[in-house]
Amino acid sequence: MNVAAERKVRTRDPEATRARLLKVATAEFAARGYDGARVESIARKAGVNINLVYHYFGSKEGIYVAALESIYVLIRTRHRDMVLKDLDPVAAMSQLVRSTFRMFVDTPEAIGLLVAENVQRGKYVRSSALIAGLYNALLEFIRDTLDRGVAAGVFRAGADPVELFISINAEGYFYLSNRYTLGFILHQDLMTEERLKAREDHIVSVILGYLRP
Amino acid sequence: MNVAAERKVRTRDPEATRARLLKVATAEFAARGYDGARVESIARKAGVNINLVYHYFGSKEGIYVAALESIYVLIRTRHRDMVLKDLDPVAAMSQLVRSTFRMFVDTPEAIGLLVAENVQRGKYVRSSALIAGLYNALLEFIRDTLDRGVAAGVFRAGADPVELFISINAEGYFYLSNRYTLGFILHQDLMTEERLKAREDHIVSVILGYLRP
DNA sequence: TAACTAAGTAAGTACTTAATTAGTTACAGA
DNA sequence: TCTGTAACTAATTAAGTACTTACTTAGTTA
Repeated sequence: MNVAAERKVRTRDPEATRARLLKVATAEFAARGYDGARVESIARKAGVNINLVYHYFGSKEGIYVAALESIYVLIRTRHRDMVLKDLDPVAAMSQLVRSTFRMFVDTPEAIGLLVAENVQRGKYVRSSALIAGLYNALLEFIRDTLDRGVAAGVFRAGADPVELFISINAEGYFYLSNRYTLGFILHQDLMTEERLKAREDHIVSVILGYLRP
Repeated sequence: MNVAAERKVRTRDPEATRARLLKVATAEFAARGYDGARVESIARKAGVNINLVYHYFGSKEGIYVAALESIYVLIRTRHRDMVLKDLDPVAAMSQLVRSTFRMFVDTPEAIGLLVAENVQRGKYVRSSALIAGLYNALLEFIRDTLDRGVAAGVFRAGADPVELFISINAEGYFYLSNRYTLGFILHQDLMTEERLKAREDHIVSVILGYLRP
């Protein structure tokens, strides 16, 4: 019996086809939103017949929810990769802020899908038990780091961990999600590497500046 | 000659019809995005025939651009109403932060249209010379306030006014634009008046905390 | 190797939606 | 009180668009 890895080149490869559809769909929904996305366009870009979208995912809604879940998992996995527990509170917070910003920069589909899902008023995210619990560990980490920092006398007392979590995300998300209108009214290109570096440093200054005792 | 206010009840009132269409369209585009919005739905909600959309605005694009411009003007007008020049730097900055947040809360169409336009990659905003210059005065005000605060010894030196402008908007915008997904992963309703008040106070703390010398 | 299942395709169907056409009606100005 | 024109409507059109149907082909297994 051959296992998958030992198989010869196959003219059919359901796992690869499904994965390709999901990847293309993620980009399509992120770039155009739910209503702007075209099922036919997803199939064409994945190089398969439109019916395979229905074969693997059931409906436009089905493949959209699959894309949304996969991007949430990807986002959270990137954070879990970091080992911040060992760092001192200031360094840990600083690294969390930087990695949050860089995650948004390096994964543009993340912002696109979050935008799309909020335009849909959270209609689909609500049905995902997986996503519901995804941020509990991160919030716990922020709470712990705040406590350690207060105990060490390097952070102000009374900062709310949930508000802080929102702020850390907000500072980078808004800059990137609104780069077109913002770039236009500010008369500058926000996406050069120098500009992104400056924003990253600014966000660290804001969060750590706020947290000073 | 009668002015509008003195006119008898009219069966036809082009200005009112146009204004009603624009208002309904603003809500529709804000709620559903460009692709999600339906021209027929705009006409129906305004209580007129669909052709009047084309009569007054030429196309779906036409009424969308009109809605976008009108919301930008509305946003900026609200800020201009405030007289902040006379306040001390800390009070002026604090008021700017609060009024920015409250403007987003009180004008939900603003966030909806900004989201929509960024999903469109700024395709339509770029053609508006009106919008291009709309923020210059506000940026100048932030620059002046920062300078006054540094001179008075109440603000840190070196804060960038453009970065600060982005942060002031980001902190409230993200909270509101992502309220559905954020509310879901944080297991709380973000839109109660108490919760909004807490967020407003937090944002003031972050911005003024960051600006401390 | 025949029977069976899953992967895949071509060509639709039913419906939606932006936009147009061909008119009718109210009203301002003469 | 005409009359030209802008305001307004009903009916229609052309181009999508999600989804389905009917079928073929590759790969698996009793």
